[in-house]
Amino acid sequence: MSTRRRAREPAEESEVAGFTGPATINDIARLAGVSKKTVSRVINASPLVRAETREKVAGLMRQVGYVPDPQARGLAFRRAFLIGLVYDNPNAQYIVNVQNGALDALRGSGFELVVHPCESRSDDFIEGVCRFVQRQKLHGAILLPPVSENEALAEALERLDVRYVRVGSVPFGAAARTVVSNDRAAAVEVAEYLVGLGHRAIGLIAGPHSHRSAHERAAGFGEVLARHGIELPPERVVEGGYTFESGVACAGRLLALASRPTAIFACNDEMAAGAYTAAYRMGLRVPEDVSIVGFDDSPLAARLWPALTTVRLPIRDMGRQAAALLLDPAAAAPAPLTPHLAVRDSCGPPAR
Amino acid sequence: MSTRRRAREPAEESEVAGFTGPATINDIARLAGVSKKTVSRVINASPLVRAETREKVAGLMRQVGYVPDPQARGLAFRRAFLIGLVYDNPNAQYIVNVQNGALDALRGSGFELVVHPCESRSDDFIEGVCRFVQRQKLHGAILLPPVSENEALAEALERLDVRYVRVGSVPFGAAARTVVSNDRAAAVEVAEYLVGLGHRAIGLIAGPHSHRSAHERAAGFGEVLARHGIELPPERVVEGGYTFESGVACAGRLLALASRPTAIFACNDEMAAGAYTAAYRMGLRVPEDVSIVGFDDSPLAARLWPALTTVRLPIRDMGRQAAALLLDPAAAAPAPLTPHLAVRDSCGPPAR
DNA sequence: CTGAAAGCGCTTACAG
DNA sequence: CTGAAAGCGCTTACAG
Repeated sequence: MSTRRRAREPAEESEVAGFTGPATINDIARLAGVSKKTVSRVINASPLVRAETREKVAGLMRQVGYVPDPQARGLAFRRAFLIGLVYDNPNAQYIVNVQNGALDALRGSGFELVVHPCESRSDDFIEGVCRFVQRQKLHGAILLPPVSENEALAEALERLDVRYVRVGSVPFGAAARTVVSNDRAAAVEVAEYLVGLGHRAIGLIAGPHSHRSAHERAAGFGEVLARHGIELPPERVVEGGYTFESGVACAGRLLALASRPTAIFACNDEMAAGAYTAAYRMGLRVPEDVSIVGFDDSPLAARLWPALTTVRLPIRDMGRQAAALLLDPAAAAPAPLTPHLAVRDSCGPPAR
Repeated sequence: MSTRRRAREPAEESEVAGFTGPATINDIARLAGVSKKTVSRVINASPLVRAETREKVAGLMRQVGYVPDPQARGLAFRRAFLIGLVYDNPNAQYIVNVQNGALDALRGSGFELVVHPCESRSDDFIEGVCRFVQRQKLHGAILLPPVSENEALAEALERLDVRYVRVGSVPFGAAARTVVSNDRAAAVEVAEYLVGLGHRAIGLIAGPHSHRSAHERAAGFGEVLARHGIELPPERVVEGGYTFESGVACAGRLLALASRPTAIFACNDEMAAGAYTAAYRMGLRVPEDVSIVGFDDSPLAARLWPALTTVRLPIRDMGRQAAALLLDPAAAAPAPLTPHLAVRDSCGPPAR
């Protein structure tokens, strides 16, 4: 072994004489005195290699700093070492959290993450996703809501025989291809909390009915109120679009009601922030005049004044689970994750 | 031509008899009655093809829905059709905006975007990035601040002969490899605005000195105050960490000063949000008691109450420029983008 | 348990 | 302007 000091650089350039540039399977084969096929077997952890041979080859690979070329492997395998992240979601923090979670699972696996935003309202978006997946010969795709809720897309991917995992608030299709957060249970927790504080006049800013999560959240919430015999009349339920602006508008309507609610559950943090603005514009204080709860625990939540009580969605965990499922389809479907309430400063007992 | 209806699926499966599955270069060559090399020339827009031949081949490719396999091309080219996005940045919106911008430029080019977060404080992060870039044979990498400011990384990539573009607030190294936003000019605008409102007692929450942007923003700001003969004594300048919490702490110190500033320039929105919280905790109103300006125009800014006046950074444009530069290194270096003030509701004239 | 041949879908280098 | 041969770095299918 050479004793000269090495610069702090990747050890791709072998110190073993005989070749320059990153080592290839041929270099390893020659060095080990075996065929490249045997090296290939070691790379792919085939059991059809004598232990002794395997160790010799593996040792050499380590020593030389050899890593198989993913591109060449992909070409031969007819499948790239790439995972696609397909989404149509305005919430940047959600995207980045999923990315980080997926990357957690991918680390060291040789797979990389390719991002693919799309327009699920556009007419040819399914075709676009299929083209992307097929052209890149993706190993699999992670579908985020609301794209994950699109049955037509799932069917199209099925036909193309590409692996995918759907992330959402309810299991759709095969459980093995789904990562679920139990939004309904979390909404139950929100309702129990508000009722426990003494609220009876409660307003709900629901999400857009095109999103499955909107149904889950509203359903869990309504369930509890009903159980407690608390009315949730139609005028106290308004549908927003998961956006800040819609939150301002919806809360404005709720707070202008003759029987003004003492608490509002906004089905995501964006709309909750809008509710703050609507309240402040009317000269109302949070939480003295109106308690507000959000959903997501986006970074926004902790930065509002007063800090927003909300539901913490384990988004990074979901990203991790999704990627893990793609790497090992044989793995058991993960149990649904239940998000929980993060109590901060936006709720109090009703004034009346 | 067949007249049967086609399902709304990508036209990868050719209707021309003779082969199944996505068409390959060989199929096109056979169909066109030319060699695969000629098809290759058409793919790569080589001038060494007779116009007639080119049109025949190109027409066939279109008709069949042929798209060259990026993996195979990559292997032969010894360079993947992938652009890496390397970052170490907690601001999700920043990342997603850059991603979207880069994707804008990449659309239709056949290149895809691979994300690679890293820990620039970690000891072996340069090695990690080099390994990533080299292993994937990336066509190029986009470096975001603060990673982009790391000279050692730039040198390492240089040695490996990989293309990269550095995104930042000041041009470092070769201009052709840099996408710059003129943060200094924007900070000048902020200062002029506050001075114009009549403020004289002004506080500055600077960014961490490890970030180049922190210097630029503070410098541009200080410059204007000096020009107007307005003092910026040391106690009115505090260094934050670009985080919400540091903003709370720094603003708390500024607002506790005997000669309390009537305006605060927080060098990013996160810290500005922290300044709101610090003010509110002390019972101060924004902007009546203290005006606050941020920087970035993150989604947070418009969601705070009152809506934050801040500097709108053209992040998506920068992502687009960076990717475009990577696709066409011959292109002229883009002119620095100057961000501008987005005036909202967080500033007013000083009370005194 | 191991290997020689052929192939994945494209390009380079060399001829003509 | 066009093509036959060899090769990119790996794997599959087939032998032994």
